[in-house]
Order: sequence, then C-alpha cells, then structure tokens
Amino acid sequence: MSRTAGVKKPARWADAVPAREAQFEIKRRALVREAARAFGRRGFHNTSLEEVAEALGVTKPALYRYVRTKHEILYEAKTIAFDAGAKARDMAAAATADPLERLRLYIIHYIDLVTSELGSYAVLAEPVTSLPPEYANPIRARMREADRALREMVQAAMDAGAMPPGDPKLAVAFFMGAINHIARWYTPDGPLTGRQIGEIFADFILNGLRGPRAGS
Amino acid sequence: MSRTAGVKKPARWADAVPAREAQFEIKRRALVREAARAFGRRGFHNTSLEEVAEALGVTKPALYRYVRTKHEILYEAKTIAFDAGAKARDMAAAATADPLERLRLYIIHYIDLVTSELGSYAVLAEPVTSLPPEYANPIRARMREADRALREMVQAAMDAGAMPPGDPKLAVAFFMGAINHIARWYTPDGPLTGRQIGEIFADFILNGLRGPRAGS
DNA sequence: CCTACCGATCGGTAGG
DNA sequence: CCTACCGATCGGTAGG
Repeated sequence: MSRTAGVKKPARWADAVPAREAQFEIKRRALVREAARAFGRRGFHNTSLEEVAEALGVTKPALYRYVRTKHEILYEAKTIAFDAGAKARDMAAAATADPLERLRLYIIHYIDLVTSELGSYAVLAEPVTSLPPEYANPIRARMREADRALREMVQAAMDAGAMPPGDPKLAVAFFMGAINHIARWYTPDGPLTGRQIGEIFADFILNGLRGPRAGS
Repeated sequence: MSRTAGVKKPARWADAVPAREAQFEIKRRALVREAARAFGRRGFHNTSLEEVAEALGVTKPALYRYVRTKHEILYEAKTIAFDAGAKARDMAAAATADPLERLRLYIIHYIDLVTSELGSYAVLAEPVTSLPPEYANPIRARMREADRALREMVQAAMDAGAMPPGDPKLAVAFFMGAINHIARWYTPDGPLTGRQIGEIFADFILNGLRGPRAGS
C-alpha cells in the first residue's frame, strides 16, 4: 500500500494537472457560449471579438489562448447546438417506442435545452456560409443528419397511423422553423418556463401534424 | 383644342420624364431585391456591396446613384417584407369576417408572397441590431405592429370559440417562426408551389392552435 | 493575460 | 456609370 503510494506522483500534482485542464475547458466553454449568444443576437460578422472579450472581462488577444480563429468559435457553437438536438433525440428514443410520444418528448427536451442556454442556440440562425468550407461542410453534414433523423421520426408516426400520411420533409421544416426561432425571443424573465413552452409547442405541433380528426 | 395642345409640352417630353423616373425606381427595386436575397442568404455584414453590384452587372459606386447607404438598403428590404405582411392581412380582412378563415387566408397569402420573392424576405432574419437607431427604431415599430395585428387575429378566433383560449403571443411566436423560416429554405425548383405550401402550413397551424377536439 | 501593431476588407467619396 | 482612392474596423500576431 505505502509502496504503491510511493510510486505515484504526489496527489497535488496528479490533481493539479487535470484541474488546470478543466479550468481551461471551462473558460473555453464560457467563451464559446458568450460568443454564441452575441452571434445569435447581432450576427456573426456584426460581433467583434473585442466585444466578446469585453463581456468576459478580458482583452481580445487573450481569447486566442482558447481558440484559433473566430470561425472556430462559430463552428464550436453550432456543434454544441447540434449535440443538444442529438441528445434530445436520444433521450426521446430511450424513453419510449411510441412514435408520437417520441416526437413529443424530443420537442420538449430540445426546447428545454434551447431555453436553458440563454439564447446561445440562436447561432443556428447564422448562415453556414459565414464559415469557410472546412468548417461549413461538417456543419452541413450535421444539418442533414438532424433533418434525416427528424424526418424518420415523423415518417414512423405516419406509418404507425398516428398521423395522416404526408411529406415528412415539409412537416420537419414547419416545426423546426418554429422551434429554432424560440432561441431568438425567449428570455427567462418571461412568465413561462422552457418546459411549459415545450409542452405547449409540442401540443401545437402534434395537433397540427395529426389534423382535425385527432380524437384522443 | 389645338390651343390647349399648344400650351402643353410635347408628348415625348411629358412621357419621357416619368419614364426616366420609372426606370430609376425599377433599378432601385432590383438593387434592393438582389441585396435582400444576398443579405438573407449570407447575412448583412457578410455581403459586400461589391458582390451585390457584380450580381447586377455594375460596379459598386454605381449603386450609390440609387441608395445612400448600405443600411438604407437593409431598411428598405425589411420595409418591403413588412408591407407584404400588411397586405396579406388586409386581403384576409377584406375577404371574410370569420376569424379562423381570416387567419387561414392571411397565412396562405403571406406565404404566397414570401415564396414568390425568391428568398428576398429572408432578410427578416437579419437582426435589427445591424441597423443604426434611426433605421432600427421604425423597423422595431413595424415588428410590434405586425405582432399586435396577428395577436388580435388569434384573440378574435379564441373569443369566437374557434380555438381554445390561450396566450395569443405564444401562438403567434409559434407560427411566425415557422412561416418566416420558409424564405430560407424554399426554392421554386421544389415539388410544391408557394400556394400549396401555404395551404399545408395553414392546416398545420390552424389544427395545431385548435387542438385535438377540432371536429370540423 | 496585456500593449502595440500589421494587413485586409469594405463602406463610401472624388472626380470625371 | 467607371477608375481610383480614403478611412475605419477588425481579425489575428509579436513580444513580453
């Protein structure tokens, strides 16, 4: 026991390194989140890194310890938002096999995430053309991936007879337009929580897609 | 008769002046439309006037015969989009007094306009903060005006018992997010016309707002 | 993490 | 409507 302990480096060192790395990651995350909010509100090119730095209480060059380019920040911010969408889909898929319920849970969970991030998911509105190809292409791939997964969810509900047959692509364009818009108007000061908005939107969307003959 | 004619300036002149003004207006409109499309696709600050000029087959300084600043172009483009919304509301109001049908007609007409303008209404996604106060403030006023008018339409439908009572603000945020998103994905090459999209979206929206017990 | 600075882009103008 | 150009902003780097 004491021999094993002797072989290890002192605990302070062993912990200090991860701690420093963790600090770095935390700061990097804060930077991306803050920038994402600003990009979402004022647009990517209309937001200078000087402004982002000021909001974080540092100077612009300091940001370059954590990111290499402004493009990388936008890329990261969009990636985080797509990760949230994927997480919401996974949670919904794990919770139930019922296609309609799955769609409902996805909507609620995704809106919950969107509203908890104080507008940083509004970056999704930023055109992918603001990025050079090496960043734009992976983002486009993730857009297609999300689109495909959602269309499959809608198609499954149609196949199960839970909603009338139709074009899943149009249905997804419909409700994702509404959902992604939330990040641009939601504020925690409002009367509704993200969860409440999610439930109301889920009703709007599912009732809309099911049509007037929905009897349940 | 010949005396009156003698007093008038020759017809060629009398017609030429309006013709020149009309030309000017046509060119100005083409400039704003082209810029609006580019702003909507790539963002305001990510679109240089050099690019807009090139798309129109002229050089950048030539644009300044028609507009004073880049901000003015964005302001104009947004104004045109708001005018379209107001026109759609007026057409709907003139066509029927039934609140639900009015809302349906508004949706169909507005989407029809949106899809006929080849993406130039996507400028609505451009943050109003891209503009200096003297332009941003009137735009904000028009946003509030449109919002209020739509909320009143929804409220009227609720009051008439055509849809269950609820928060009209949330309902409007819901469907305007979906509708304004159309300008960002619609292309005339697709299988559906703007009219068809409008009818499907109107069904989605009205069924969504009416809820599962809608029996008609 | 800061001060100082470079280089490129781009809105807008002069002058014709 | 064009050529030529100015001035400001801003992403990114040097050097500490």
